[in-house]
Amino acid sequence: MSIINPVRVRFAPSPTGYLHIGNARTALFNWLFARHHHGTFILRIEDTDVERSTQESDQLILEDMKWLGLDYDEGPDKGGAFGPYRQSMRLHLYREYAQKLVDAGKAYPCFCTEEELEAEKQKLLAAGRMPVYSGKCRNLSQEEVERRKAAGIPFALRFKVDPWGSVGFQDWVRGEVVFEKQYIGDFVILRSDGIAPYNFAVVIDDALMQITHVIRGEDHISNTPRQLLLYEALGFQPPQFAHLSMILGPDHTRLSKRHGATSVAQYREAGYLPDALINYLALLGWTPESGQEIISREEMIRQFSLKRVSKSAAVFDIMKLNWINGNYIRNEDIKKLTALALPYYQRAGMVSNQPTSEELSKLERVIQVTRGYVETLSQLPEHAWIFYTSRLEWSEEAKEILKTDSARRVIKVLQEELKGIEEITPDTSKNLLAHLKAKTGSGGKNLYLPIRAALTGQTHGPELYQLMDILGKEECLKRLDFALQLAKA
RNA sequence: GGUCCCAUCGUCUAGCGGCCUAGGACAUCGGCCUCUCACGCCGAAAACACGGGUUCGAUUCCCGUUGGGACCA
Repeated sequence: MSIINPVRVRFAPSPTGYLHIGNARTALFNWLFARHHHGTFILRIEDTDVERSTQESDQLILEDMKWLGLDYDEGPDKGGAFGPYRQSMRLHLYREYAQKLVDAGKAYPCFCTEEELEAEKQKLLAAGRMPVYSGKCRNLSQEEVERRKAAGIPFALRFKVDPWGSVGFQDWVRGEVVFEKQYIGDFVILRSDGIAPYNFAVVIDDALMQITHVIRGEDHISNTPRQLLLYEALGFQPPQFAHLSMILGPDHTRLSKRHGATSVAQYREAGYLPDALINYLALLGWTPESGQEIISREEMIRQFSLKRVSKSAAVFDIMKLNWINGNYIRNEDIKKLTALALPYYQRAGMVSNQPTSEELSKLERVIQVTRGYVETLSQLPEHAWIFYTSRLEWSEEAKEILKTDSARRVIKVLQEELKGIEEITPDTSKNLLAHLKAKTGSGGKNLYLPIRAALTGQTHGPELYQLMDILGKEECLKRLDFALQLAKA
């Protein structure tokens, strides 16, 4: 198979809730494919299910797409030459094309009631057969049809599928896939309420929007033969298909709410960086030829190929996502990271809602020295309190350390030295610490641990010279003073 | 139940008949670095579901079994 040019692909979510992580991956693969081939990426909202579709969800999806950085070239809030991009605004098109099929003798009205159909289905299911429509209304005479219509009996429109032969297609990730037509049966293309079912609406939309490649979840694979039949009946050129495997939870069932966070919004809340989430999602079912695990968008686009997409379902592994996210946190540009992390500090009350430039520059340094400890942005403030609190929490270990004479001497000498310098900078504090060794006669553990304990009340934490630099001269002296008092008691 | 899809370390995967004593990554365990924690670095343990073929030779191709998943206006 070769790529049709120019490539036009779409992501078509239903606005029935938040953007699911699985859908996000589908969107990502479409986006990568489009960008790799310099094609067009389209967002289409499939909101024909009036019962479950909501405007809020519609909005949420647009926001999530934006946050993920999956920019589309055509879409509901973007416009384009093939709109409208919400199915609810395209209902007339479905009716028009359904009627065309009726006129061509390829579809017919069906008056069967839901109860009748359900009973029929249960009977077949009980007999261990595929629940295929019997075709009861297929051979109704013209007179009978007219009579029933005149009587006001509601009817759906069904597409004729002859039971012989098979429909197959070349799937980009699965290879050849074939379905027997006898198991398909005449299916509905327009319901009695005038709504087009999924299978019909997608075909009309994809055909009219000139979609060249349909990249979607594996759950749609059994819909594909019906759609192919429709393309043929309508005289449209069918697109090529690629069915992505499912994302599973740890128990190997489809990823759902009971497995924990499943929406993009939840991951955003929890402090994952969009780049990290994208990176992880890409690796879930695709491997770059280079084998890189941490890979930039540009590099992903450059290397993306449907041929390297995995056929088998993948278990969502939060541990690996965490590792990737931690990686991005450690390597992200500090200015950008600070902006991204700011809300978490504000919520923790460490930074004001209208931060001053001093606050921001301090925060930047705080993040710089603590980013190595965390895997998500939300964990960041937990490591920052020693820089913001006015009353340290002392661990027993730290108290213990200050009880020795040598420790107290170290603190006193440090105090004297500190008073002698103008202000603390990374350089001065580094120098100061170096000189301390000669001045106190202590070194290593006996030198640094007491200082750490005195300044933070803890035995673990970031590099001392950075610590002192961020705290500043006044705060350091205050804390040393307090530590000495504590040591005496 | 029927149809369709899938099957390599716990997890994500590389592998497209000999390069495989099966490679990488996460997680796990051990060590190094270091005032400490974290980061980082080094190392260890860990898999081709099973049974038949095809072939000089199968993780790789075919069939079956088993297991898992998806779909069933």
